[in-house]
Amino acid sequence: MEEILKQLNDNQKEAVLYNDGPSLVVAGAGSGKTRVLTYKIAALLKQGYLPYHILAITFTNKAANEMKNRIAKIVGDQAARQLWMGTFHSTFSRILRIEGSVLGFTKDFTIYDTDSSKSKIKEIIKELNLNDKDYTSKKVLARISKLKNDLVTPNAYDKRFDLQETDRYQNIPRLKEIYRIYMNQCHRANAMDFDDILLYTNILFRDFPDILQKYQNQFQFVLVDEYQDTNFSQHLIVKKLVESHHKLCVVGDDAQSIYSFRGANIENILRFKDNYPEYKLFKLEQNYRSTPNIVDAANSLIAKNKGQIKKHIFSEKNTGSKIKAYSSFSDQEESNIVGNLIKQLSKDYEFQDFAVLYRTNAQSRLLEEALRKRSIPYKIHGGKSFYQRKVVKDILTYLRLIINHKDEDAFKRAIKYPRKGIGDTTIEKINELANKLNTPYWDIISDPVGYKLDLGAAAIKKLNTFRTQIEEFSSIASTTDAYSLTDRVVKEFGILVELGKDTSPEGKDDLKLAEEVLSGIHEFCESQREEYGVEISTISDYLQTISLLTDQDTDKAEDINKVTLMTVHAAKGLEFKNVIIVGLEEELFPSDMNLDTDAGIEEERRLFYVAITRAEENCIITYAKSRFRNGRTLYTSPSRFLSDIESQYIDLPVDFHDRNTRANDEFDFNKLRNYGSSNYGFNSSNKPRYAQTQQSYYNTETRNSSSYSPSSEVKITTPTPSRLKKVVSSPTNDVPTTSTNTGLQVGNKVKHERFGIGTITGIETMNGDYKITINFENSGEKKILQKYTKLEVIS
DNA sequence: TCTTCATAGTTTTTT
DNA sequence: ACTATGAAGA
Repeated sequence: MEEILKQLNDNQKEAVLYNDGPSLVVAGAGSGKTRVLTYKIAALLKQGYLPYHILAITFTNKAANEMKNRIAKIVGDQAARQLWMGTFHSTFSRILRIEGSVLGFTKDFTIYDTDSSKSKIKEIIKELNLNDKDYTSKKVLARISKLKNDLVTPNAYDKRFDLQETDRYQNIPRLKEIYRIYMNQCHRANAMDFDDILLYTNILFRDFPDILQKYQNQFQFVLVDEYQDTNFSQHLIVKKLVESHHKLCVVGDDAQSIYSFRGANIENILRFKDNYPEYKLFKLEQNYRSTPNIVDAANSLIAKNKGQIKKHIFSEKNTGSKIKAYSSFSDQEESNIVGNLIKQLSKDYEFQDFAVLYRTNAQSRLLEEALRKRSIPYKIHGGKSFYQRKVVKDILTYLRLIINHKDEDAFKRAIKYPRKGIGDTTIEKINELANKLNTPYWDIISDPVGYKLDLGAAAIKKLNTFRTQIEEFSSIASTTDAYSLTDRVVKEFGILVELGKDTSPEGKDDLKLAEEVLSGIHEFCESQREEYGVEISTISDYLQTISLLTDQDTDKAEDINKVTLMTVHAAKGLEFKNVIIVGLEEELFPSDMNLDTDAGIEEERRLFYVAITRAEENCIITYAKSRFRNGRTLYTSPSRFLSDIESQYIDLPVDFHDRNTRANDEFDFNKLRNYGSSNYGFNSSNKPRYAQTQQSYYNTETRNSSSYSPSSEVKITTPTPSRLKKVVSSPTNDVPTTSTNTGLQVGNKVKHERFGIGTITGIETMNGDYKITINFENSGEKKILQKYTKLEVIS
């Protein structure tokens, strides 16, 4: 313990050692927050707290795992493994699986992702014959999400005339009905959406005091990271858990609150003392990450926001260079500038030292292109994750249905693919009856006669076959390991055959993807056995683990030493030596969705603050004067945030203060866009101003937080539906796959896409496949089936 | 019932 | 530019 404390500065030390009551640790960017949390937990363990009496809530699963590993190094694997550590969603879904029966859920309830929720909502809107112009599924889901996060249940909504007024004003007066039907149908399907996990936890704790007490006794100390990004629902869960002892430590930075669109309430941190008057406040103000210039630039920016916790973030490193801003004619030129800058700087840095940050995922396209052209390896993060890909979903759908027959979303998907001769008409009839009787689909098709299901004999027969098949799998699901069960599923339901039919390149990709699912499940089973000694991991175990995984949580070995491309939101908590922030334009950053309120602008400014403070050594900012968006070229002007940074910390482009920097119609920018990277064939005859630009580079809400009475704010934030991602690596770094069984020998050094480099220590045959034992440098020994695994032979 | 072709609307950020 | 929907044909 002594050694640990030596590694901390005085403020950090105090924060670590104070454990007698509630504390708020205001941790500026780069101030060693994770270190404090880690050591604090270690200190608690040394002070006699048992590991399973400590609950630590992190923002991502990845953060939880990293922290667990760090703690394991101090206190040992055994203790670290017993800690309760995870995101709000993973922690409380775990509890809901245990306790949910009192609320009418089984332990195998499904967690609907945003896509499933949206299609459910869409259906309801259709059934109610509402016009889908006003009632877009996105808008409605956003509204329902907000209500849930404010703990306004459908019953509560009935009494909230202020909220109803708001919705009338938004042209969605019948939200009331949609909300009620949606919740009812999810419940009927034994399913919860993301917000339900928190809402039902609150209901559980409110209506079942004995259960609440059980967990109050269990969690003798609670820690919450990124507290500035908690919403009302989360805040209240924590409040109830620590009600009797107030042994609570929250860590956060009000300047980095960037998730209000998800219901996060900055007030939770600003008004911590209202709920915990005896709290102690600790401030971590020394930044160990960035140069003083970057820290001061960020400080001067964030000073333009009102209502913050006072703090003076400082750095004692060497001053460092100024932030550099570059302007460009077009978004395309911007990408090329970024590519050239990285190329140039990469003489002194590794590729992994770079991150390119943008406001919206849509901006990644051109950047990818520019990097690819220059053979710069990159990884892109954000967009559609592995588990959202169609093929993956199709397979997982069957698993969902097998463990949860009531999952109506899975039922519909599974019955549609592969085709079974059961069409929309049949499903519609089942749906109608299910709604009329408020009975799950599965009950109805299990007894079509009893429920008077009006279908022909052929349809009933087909339904029966399908049902029996699923039920056969269900009966063995709890005793069969996930890998062999899924293997049978893809074969017996004809998924493999169906995928095999498509011989186009995309079709082949799909087949590969299906194999990746299998290999992923196999790895899951193996790792469960090795890490936890689990003999058989079931599909239920598997689904529970992946349902709350994001692509942030998975690190691939093949992704080392690449430039990172991601949104600013996704970059939260990360750091890079060189950070390039692109698209600093009005209506993009700040986003046009957030322009109309001061609160919106302030959140965008915090977002920019987060972006800048990711940088350790160099921070570069770019903006374009024209940008292709929504199928049109827009003329844009530089972001107001550029003027928020005091001039001594930033080099703005020479044309920045020109009167009319906004591009105008005198010039055809569409032509320019197509000229490529090198010289644009552009002679500065008619527009010297622009030539100069080129030269500059080429020459070198208030809420009552003590009760269920949420805000009545009018603005609706609309979260994005689904993200689009290609699981892409740049061509230069693609790992070739070895597809044949030949060529592997004991002693070979191989590279595995997830576990990295290892040596083969054994090969045995198994069911016509090869089971290879590999001792991985970083992840230890694993047994891997070759058929489903990409192995690259190194030596 | 299923496939295909054309058209329209669409893009903030994510557990 | 891309996907989701709708109509028409197989």
